[in-house]
Amino acid sequence: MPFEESYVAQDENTGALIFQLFNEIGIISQLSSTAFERVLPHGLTQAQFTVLNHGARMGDGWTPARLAAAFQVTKGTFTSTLQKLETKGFVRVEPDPDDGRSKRVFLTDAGRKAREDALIAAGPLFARVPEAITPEQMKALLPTLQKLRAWLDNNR
Amino acid sequence: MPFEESYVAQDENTGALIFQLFNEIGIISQLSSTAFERVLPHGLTQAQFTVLNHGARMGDGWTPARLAAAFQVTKGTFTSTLQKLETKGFVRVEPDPDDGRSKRVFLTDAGRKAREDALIAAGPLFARVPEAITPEQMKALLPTLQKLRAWLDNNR
DNA sequence: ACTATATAGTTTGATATCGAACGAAAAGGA
DNA sequence: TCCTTTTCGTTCGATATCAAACTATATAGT
Repeated sequence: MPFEESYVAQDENTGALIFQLFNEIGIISQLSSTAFERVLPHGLTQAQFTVLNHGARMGDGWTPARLAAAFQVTKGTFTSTLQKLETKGFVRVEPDPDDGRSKRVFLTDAGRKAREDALIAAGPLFARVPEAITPEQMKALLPTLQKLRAWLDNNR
Repeated sequence: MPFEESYVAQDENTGALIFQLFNEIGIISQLSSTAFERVLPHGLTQAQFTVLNHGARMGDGWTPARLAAAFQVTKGTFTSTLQKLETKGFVRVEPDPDDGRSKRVFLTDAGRKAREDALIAAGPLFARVPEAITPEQMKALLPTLQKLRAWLDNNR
């Protein structure tokens, strides 16, 4: 062999592996969000639920801009999501007293209740997931997925 | 502790784990397909590329119905995707001689070339993925993801 | 203090997708 | 053979999302 090939851009095999990996992830994403959305009450979409869930878990009063970034959607998309939630009476959006450009998003009591209803409705679905993979496998998966997510997020 | 709690429907913790898992997967799916679509040539969408790639790897002559099922999209969605590809001259769609309801999808030479162009264009992106996770980690991830995917697919 | 640049949120137009309804063709049952 | 049910592909209306343009406000540089 005339010269070192260690610096070849990529293993033929690795390319296929990457492909397969993102393909599986894409399909799981699609199937799981469809299944989840199907059981959600109050006509909630997954995007809307995510806002309620974030507010309940991380506290409310965040700006739309920060939330849009956290959920990986454009500001325009989030404006729309927020308007839907406001129409349903699940969030309240107030001007930020400290910054004339910003607003602040708060959950209403109805919003908190809607989130709880959603969790209850999703119970039977969630209860069945361990048929597919064990909690141990989930725990094993997470760190690698998080690293991949973080890298994609930093490099977009 | 008054009585055995082993039969509680689900560990409090497991619910959170499931949530986190699908959340990571959803975000990875979104970020990766956005990144991939950005580099695709010929105005190809990811959906369109997937059709070309399937044809090149698995052979062509499949019916739209089977392809739609394989890609997890509705028949209506796939009709649209196919029309885009036909307009670009990347596929040819012919009536099935054996079944009057069906059609058959074939790649054109231009379609095969477009797929190769896409692979070349995606090279630099793919080459960087190992910065995030090693091929070994990818191989470790795949079986579990495949099992999860298969279960979701069978239970929708 | 002025100007230029950056950021927040909205609006608009385009697009990918879905679910449901449809007509045509095939398969199955009586 | 006739009737019913399934399958195939298309169409239609609705929706979630994006990118880009826009206004208003804030920040930074000179």
